[in-house]
Amino acid sequence: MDNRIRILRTSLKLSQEEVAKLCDVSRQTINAIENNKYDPTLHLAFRLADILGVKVDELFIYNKST
Amino acid sequence: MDNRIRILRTSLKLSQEEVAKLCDVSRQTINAIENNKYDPTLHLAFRLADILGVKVDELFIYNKST
DNA sequence: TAATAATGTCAAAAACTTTTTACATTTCAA
DNA sequence: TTGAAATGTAAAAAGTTTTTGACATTATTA
Repeated sequence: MDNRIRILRTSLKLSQEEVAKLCDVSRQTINAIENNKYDPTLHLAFRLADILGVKVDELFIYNKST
Repeated sequence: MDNRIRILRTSLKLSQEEVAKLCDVSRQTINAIENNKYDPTLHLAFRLADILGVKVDELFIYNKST
């Protein structure tokens, strides 16, 4: 599962820490998800998409095979 | 987080068990998510949406407040 | 009605996500 | 080039999702 967090986040000039606060999760969580270390819960995915101004389906790129 | 799993699933004439098999999770997991017992992981949300023929953003209704 | 399929639910364990604390490395502006 | 901010990473603990097995209830259909 790929994602477009970094590109959207940086184009909004937000740090991982700022996004973390807006999502009410830790900075490490944002870092891990951005770097594809594990899948977030759906709830967090929605919060992230909301903050980054896109739909969940636009933020995460699902790969049917994995 | 509300969802439209049941209505889509039944309109496809699929049982919870059949959907579970297609998603490669247990029947109890499908039942719990359908009945809003807890949020799925994003990966499962994508598998479900895919099987039910909709986008994640169409399958789950995010409520900014919760 | 009786049998069968489908759904709801529970508890314990397994698996996974997230937090916390801490430190290393990279980036960027002064 | 130095200092500060941002990012990467790790390990243990906490929290949440998912599995498994089991049984009860509700729906469906013969």
